[in-house]
Amino acid sequence: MTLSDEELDALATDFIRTAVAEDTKSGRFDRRVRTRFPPEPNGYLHIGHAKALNIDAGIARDFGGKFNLRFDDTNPVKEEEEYVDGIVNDVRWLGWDFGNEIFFASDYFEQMVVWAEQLIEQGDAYVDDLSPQEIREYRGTLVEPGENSPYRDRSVGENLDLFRRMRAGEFPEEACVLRAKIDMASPNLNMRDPVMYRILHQSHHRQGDQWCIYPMYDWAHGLEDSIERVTHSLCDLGYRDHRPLYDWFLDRLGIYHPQQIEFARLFMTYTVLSKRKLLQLVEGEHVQGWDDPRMPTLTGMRRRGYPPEAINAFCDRIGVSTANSVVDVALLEHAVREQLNEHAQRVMGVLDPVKVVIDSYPEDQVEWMEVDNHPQRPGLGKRTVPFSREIYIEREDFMEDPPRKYYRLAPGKEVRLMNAYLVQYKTIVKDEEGNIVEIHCTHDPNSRGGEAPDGRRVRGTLHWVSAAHALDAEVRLYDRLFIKENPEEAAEGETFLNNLNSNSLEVQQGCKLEPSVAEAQPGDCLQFMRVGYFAVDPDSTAEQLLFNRTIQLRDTWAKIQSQAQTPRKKG
RNA sequence: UGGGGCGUGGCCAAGUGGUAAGGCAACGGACUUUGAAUCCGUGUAUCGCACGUUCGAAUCGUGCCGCCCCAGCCA
Repeated sequence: MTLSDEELDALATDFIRTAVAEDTKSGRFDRRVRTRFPPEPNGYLHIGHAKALNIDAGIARDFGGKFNLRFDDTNPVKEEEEYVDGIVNDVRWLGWDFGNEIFFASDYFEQMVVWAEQLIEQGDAYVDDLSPQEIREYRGTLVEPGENSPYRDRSVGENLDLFRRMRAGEFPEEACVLRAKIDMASPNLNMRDPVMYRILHQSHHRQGDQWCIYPMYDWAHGLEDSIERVTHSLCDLGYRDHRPLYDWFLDRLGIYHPQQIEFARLFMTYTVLSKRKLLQLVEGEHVQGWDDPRMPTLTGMRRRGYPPEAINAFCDRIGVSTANSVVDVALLEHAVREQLNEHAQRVMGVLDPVKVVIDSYPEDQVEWMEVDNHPQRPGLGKRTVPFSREIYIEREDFMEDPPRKYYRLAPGKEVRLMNAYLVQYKTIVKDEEGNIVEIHCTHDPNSRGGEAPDGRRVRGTLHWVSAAHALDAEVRLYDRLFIKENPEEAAEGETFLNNLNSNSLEVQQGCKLEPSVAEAQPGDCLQFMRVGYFAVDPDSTAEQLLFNRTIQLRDTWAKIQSQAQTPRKKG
């Protein structure tokens, strides 16, 4: 697929795409586009990675190019197979096409050594015997230049011999390293003779014990990109200062040279996105694992019920720039609601049930009401829902002494039971503690389906579930994990862990769901009308239904009420 | 005090010399068998600040201020 210059111009929607379009038009890379996503398999992917993926893979897709999924597995001490599988799974879930070929940096180790020897022969690299501590001291500081290592001027022959012996396993860890010979006085610390290889007597998750020297990121990354003929190597702003080094290695080697371009990482309100902190949440058991629905990990969001389309739509909307910014989590939630509103089937479920007895309704009668699966999308079909004399409604849908503008059930009021009947309040029954046990109503038999026979206006419409047919379920209600917009903002001596929301998980037992819900499969996300979206948990069974609240519906009534309690200040 | 990057309404973000897109949020209203969705409407944005160049600057120049990143044998 070859794009015309006009088509390329149309794709130049942000600074990276503009650069890619220009390079393609100029023929710099033979009008070819190839990107890559290079995670290190040392943790699970999170929403920030979804942004990177959206840029990397999205550009390849839009420019008719190719996209490589490549594991940057150059550090055996931190990496595990478990993470490889998890990451592949997440990338697939988001829907990105990586051609079903998975690349591994470790597959290039042999070629990297050949190139390292080339650099040694050119006098561009040397084996340094300084200890880690000494290397740090020789490096200088931000404002002082570094000093040359006393081993910097070894002969090519000696360097080659030493490097080969490093590889052969003759030295213990930390005995020596291979370094690039650049400039110890460079104002860019990355250029002060960076380490290329360190000795690690560790077995690698894919290479086993074949290696005892492992390449450092700066040395390895450009080579990986070069081998894969990547055209544009996109990474986060943190690597901006590394680009001169990326270019230096490729130039010295005289090999195919991709273009590195950096963009800002994603930050979001009420969430933390650093691997270290996410790991702390898991290991400190502040959440129940990487896939806890409160986690910003892709596996967590999947369990929560967030559709992958929503995550990608979110990434499309936040844009790409080089400014550090904090995106409002409400934007993500908006994308989730938008997707779910369009696609989620509607059902009725009562989270906090209170029984309603319709005195006027025949005792043993059951009517199966025909109901739309999605009122705005008739194409999604219909189902039947049983109605009977005793039903459950939401406890908060009845008030003995309601405030103004409350148009749910209350003394003297008539409401509509969605798709069933109009009912009128009669009386209530309380237990000794004063809790409402039953609400008694009468129905208008001429209102079957919920239509008022005389056209009278009935404002309130409630969801309900027939008591005799109700399915019991446990529903987990999730709220944001942190109470502060910026979780890092902690008092003296405190950390982000002090900003954890102690009410981020509320388990609700004894919820009552309409029987059709039994057919839902793990992962399915349904709208419980008037309440929110709920996803079937992977642990859910026919005996114990388990739902995770994905997200609430917008709740204008709740907003009105909270405003009534705390009036907004007027200036 | 070194180097790199960034500063456009509450939050993102277009715009690259011709007189400030769009989305989210917020706030009104219409409609409504989801107080949802949908629809309509609402913002005097000192374009970080100050000088300067120009007929004209968010866009160019100079100076200043603020924020972020870099001193791993991590990526």
